[in-house]
Amino acid sequence: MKTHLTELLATAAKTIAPDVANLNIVLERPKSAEHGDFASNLAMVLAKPLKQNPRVLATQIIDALPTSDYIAKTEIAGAGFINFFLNTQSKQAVIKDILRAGKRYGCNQSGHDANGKTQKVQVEFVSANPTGPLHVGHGRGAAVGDCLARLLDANGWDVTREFYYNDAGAQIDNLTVSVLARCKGISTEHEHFPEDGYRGEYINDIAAAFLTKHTVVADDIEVTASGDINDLNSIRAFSVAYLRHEQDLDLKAFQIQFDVFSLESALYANGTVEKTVQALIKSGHTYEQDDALWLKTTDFGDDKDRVMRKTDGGYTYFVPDVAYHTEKWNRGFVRVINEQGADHHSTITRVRAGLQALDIGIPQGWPDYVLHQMVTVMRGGEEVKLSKRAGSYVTLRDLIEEVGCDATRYFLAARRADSQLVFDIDLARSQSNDNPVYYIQYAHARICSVLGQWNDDPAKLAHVDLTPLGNQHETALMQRLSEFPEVVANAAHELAPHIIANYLKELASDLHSYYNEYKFLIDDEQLKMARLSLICATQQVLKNGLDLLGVSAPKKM
RNA sequence: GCGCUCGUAGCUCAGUUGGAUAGAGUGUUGGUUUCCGAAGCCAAAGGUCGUGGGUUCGACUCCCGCCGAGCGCGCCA
Repeated sequence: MKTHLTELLATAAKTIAPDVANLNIVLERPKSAEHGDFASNLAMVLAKPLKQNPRVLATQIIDALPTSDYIAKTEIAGAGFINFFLNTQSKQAVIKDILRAGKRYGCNQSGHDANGKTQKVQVEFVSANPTGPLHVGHGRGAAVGDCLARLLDANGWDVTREFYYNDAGAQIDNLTVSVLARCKGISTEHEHFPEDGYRGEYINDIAAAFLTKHTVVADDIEVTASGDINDLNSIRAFSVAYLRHEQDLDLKAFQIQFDVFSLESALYANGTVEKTVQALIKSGHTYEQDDALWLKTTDFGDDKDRVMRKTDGGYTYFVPDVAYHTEKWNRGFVRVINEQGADHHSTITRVRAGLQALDIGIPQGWPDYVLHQMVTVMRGGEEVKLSKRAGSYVTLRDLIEEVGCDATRYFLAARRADSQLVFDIDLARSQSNDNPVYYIQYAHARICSVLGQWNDDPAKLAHVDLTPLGNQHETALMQRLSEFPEVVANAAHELAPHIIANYLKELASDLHSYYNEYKFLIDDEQLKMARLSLICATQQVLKNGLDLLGVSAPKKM
């Protein structure tokens, strides 16, 4: 419908102003129903180049509009807006569209290339180091990242969900000595406990499991502890595997699945890191100074150059990151989206600089980043500090157990990623009935209940006469339903899952208002079927939207 | 000090490439069920969109200064 109206306006513009090129025709959905179903500011945009009064121009544009079966009337309003009012028949058409498309309603193919083939996109998210269980911040990344993946899938992309483990750095050494200390029975307060060691309770659990020679399985690896506290390699391998297993359980509880787990250690083992370093040296963007190797990231917009190889011979963390992204590119991802905490934002410039220095055809600004701000957790009116090292720790699994998976996912995905989020555990638990996610699910359950009582074949609803629909609530609901495809496209374009959450709240509100105002199971057979058809379509869109958030759509609550 | 993100109702937050009277939820107040689910609906009240300039037909939105919050600024990850 939107493209149809745009074409009409383009035709009119060509008649009125043949000399104005590159005209960007904007159609918006007015906030108020008085202003029609669509509005355009075309006359105001043309006013300047044509040096004419916008309202006069609006009249000329309307006169030049080709006739259309979908438009009931057009009006000029305000400073020169052209408002379009659709006839009821074209508004009703959305119901049949939805019932025909089913769970595909709202999807599009913007992820396809010029030849209509799907393109590969990777969403990397969570990517927590295996040094502790996942906490609320990881949960935000998990909720947002998974929704992004679902959105891109709905927009026609071939999506790979990927989790990257930093299992080869100083933090792993730290984990190893922390577990070792616990194996020796050194308490976290004792002066011989590693100064920056991990002090969480879970370190104790790992130590105990190590000493009793447990076996853990995580992803594709299986490790049996040697139980020998002089065997640092065994402690390291066992600790990492143990925590990877714990994180797997966290993700499972959050109902998130990954397609690929990548390991930093593998990039060293298979020579990718070394190959990348050699390629960077060859590129001419490196130099030796103070016994270290530097990358001239200032050539690519950084504010100072960065060390690649330290004086002790080891590489700094962004070197394997560059190697990893080179590998992503070589795997054919024309698009990569990294979802991570905003505290890592300084890596963006360095990784992109490294990729540009390699000069292997990677476009500037690749990969994309979505950064989420900190999550502050409140309990009992006080902030809970999320320090792995201090040991006071709100884990994602605790949160899911208290609040529920659906509500946790909704809460963490329903806000703009780049604004700070306050997660009040007491509020989420004590007032869980006021949680917006239940409001949306309730709308879905209500429809299920009505259709259940109707107790007939829903397939009949796809071909009923819709002409009886037209009251204020029905019109608003139909309009909202017709917006869904635009919302899905926009949310993907903006990489902003919260747009879906907000839309669903409004759709649920429309449904609840309608539900309270009118009855559906009535004697008037024609009207009844039309209304059931409308709420059946609403049920479908609620379900599709909740699916995009990874939230369930229960039939009963 | 420099960089990034942000500042909208008492609180938590939306606000679609600059558009018409800035919206929800929650909280407060008052209504609403012989009727498909009241986890609902309806209404009232609540605002100098941090602040001061600028750009233009028009600014919560774009630009600059200032104030305030978070994060980053390491040969840690």
